[in-house]
Amino acid sequence: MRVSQLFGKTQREIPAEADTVSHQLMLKAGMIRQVAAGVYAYLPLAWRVLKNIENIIRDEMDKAGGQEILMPALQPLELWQKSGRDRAFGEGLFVLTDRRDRKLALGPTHEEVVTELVKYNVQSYRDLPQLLYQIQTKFRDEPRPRGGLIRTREFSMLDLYSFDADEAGLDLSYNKMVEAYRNIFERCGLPAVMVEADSGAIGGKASHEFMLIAESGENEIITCNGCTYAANVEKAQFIKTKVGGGEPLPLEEVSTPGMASIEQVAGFLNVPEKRTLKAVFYMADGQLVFIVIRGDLAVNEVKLKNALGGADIRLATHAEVSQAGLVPGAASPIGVEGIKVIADDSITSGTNFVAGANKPGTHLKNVNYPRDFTPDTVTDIARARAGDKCVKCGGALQSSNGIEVGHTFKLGTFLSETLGAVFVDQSGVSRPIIMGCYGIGVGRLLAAAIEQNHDNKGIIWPKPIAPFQIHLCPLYMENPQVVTAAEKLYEEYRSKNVEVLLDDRPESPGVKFNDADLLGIPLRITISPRSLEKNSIETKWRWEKESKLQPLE
RNA sequence: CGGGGUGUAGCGCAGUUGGUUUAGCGCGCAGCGUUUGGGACGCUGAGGUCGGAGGUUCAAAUCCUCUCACCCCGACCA
Repeated sequence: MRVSQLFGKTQREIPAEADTVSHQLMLKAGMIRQVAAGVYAYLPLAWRVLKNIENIIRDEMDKAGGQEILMPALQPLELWQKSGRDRAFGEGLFVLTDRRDRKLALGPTHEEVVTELVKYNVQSYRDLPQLLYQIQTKFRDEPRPRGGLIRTREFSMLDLYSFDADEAGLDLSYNKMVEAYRNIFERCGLPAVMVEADSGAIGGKASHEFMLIAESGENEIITCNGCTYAANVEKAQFIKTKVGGGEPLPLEEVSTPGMASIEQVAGFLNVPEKRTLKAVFYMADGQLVFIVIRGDLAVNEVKLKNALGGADIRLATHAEVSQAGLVPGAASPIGVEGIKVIADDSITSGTNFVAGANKPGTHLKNVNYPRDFTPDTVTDIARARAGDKCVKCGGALQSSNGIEVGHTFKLGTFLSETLGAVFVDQSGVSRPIIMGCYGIGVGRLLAAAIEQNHDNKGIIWPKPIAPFQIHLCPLYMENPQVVTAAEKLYEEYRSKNVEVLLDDRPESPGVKFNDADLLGIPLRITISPRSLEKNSIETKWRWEKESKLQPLE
């Protein structure tokens, strides 16, 4: 390709709206163009990279035994109502009405369609297992698209679905996919970290996310510096160290005038925060819920949501708390009636805690579980933080940001049961098919690749996904020898099917070098009168500082 | 949806207390010339329904009302 003809120009100034590095660089390099919020057009440079990524994905999916199919983006809403997931997706589902007044959804994912598909093509255990995949455009009406290609409303995704006869088969399929994903990210030059993930409202036994560590990542991930434990903070567990407290003593009321926060109360009574119990209030599907957690810990809303069976939750307002007859700032789990109480299991990590007395300016000492109060549920709803102890090895946990580029999920039989995708096993019994689903965001992967591979000059493409392998930079185009040499090299590489970009513009060296650095093609070859005198050209890898003189022929 | 912000040429911006404004500047774009090893310079030129609709006024980019789009911070996800 010749730069003079390449569709898409490099910009010197970038639109003010871009603040993510990958977004800025893609706009500057003329790779993408925004058409609407979270909707992008991909210009040749971006499209070439996307195709490279897709081909790596296809190759690995095929190697793992997957079969490629293509399902429609347009899906009857009925199908979503049948599975009940129209509610789970809610506003995120793009719904439209056709001329016959039928409702259709633009597919945000394809579990329903693929399950229907399998239902009519699988009857016997002999038809299993199956690994079906596609690379296809998904539509999700995200509440807030952001970060360029990091989070869009229309995006290309690899989605593979596994269908097995038993758990052992699912495990096998799952492991194949995990392996394939590892290969994909490695081949793309991206060190992805596999972390345990929350499996969400649908349930299921296991879920993992593949994360790229990046400042701009939207997810917090917790890793252990002593072992391989890694989890999304939504899921991350940690050891709740014992805080002691001795034999349970009788309850004692103490005056704590004006002390509302844990910090204030602990300071006032001169007890460590971890020896207090904190009350937090949430509204879950419109109902007030009383949360009790050790004072030094924070509530993990995802864990809480799961403990509440997937309810919609938000923090309750002071007014809502007062209305329920509780005293914000001094609320007590003791004697609460008619309100659901969920406690973090940290309440069992010690004795004689300080807690609210449900009287203004008053707290209680020596509060003990289960002597003084009995929550409806006691489970882990605490948020792991850097410095906490690892559940696997006791080592120190660390926190970092990650971009989620892949996600694997043991779905189980939820969908096959509701949609009636069953098979007959060896003993002639009808059973639901056991499913798994696996996704990789292709555009996001492209953006993440840039997030991880750039410098202040521009992109530094990993070779396997680079839009071109070689960038020819002839300097002083008015010199016919330069042009001849450049054209010759260009033709040579083309005849060998090497992807080569020729900067045939009559631009100054500075412009060409800067554009070359911006576009980030791995190998730059400079052709100039200076080096031609020595019958040589200059080569430079994008990630290296100095160029090398290389003899021609 | 809650909070904050922005819409003026392909991009970055100024102009916004109504009136020399024929709406400017820089980059980019076209032509000519001089240059050129890390985003050169001069001259000439093209490019705008000032997001949209309605209103106030002798006069609106500028004031009022409504509306649309986009960005950023929070709840969701590949």
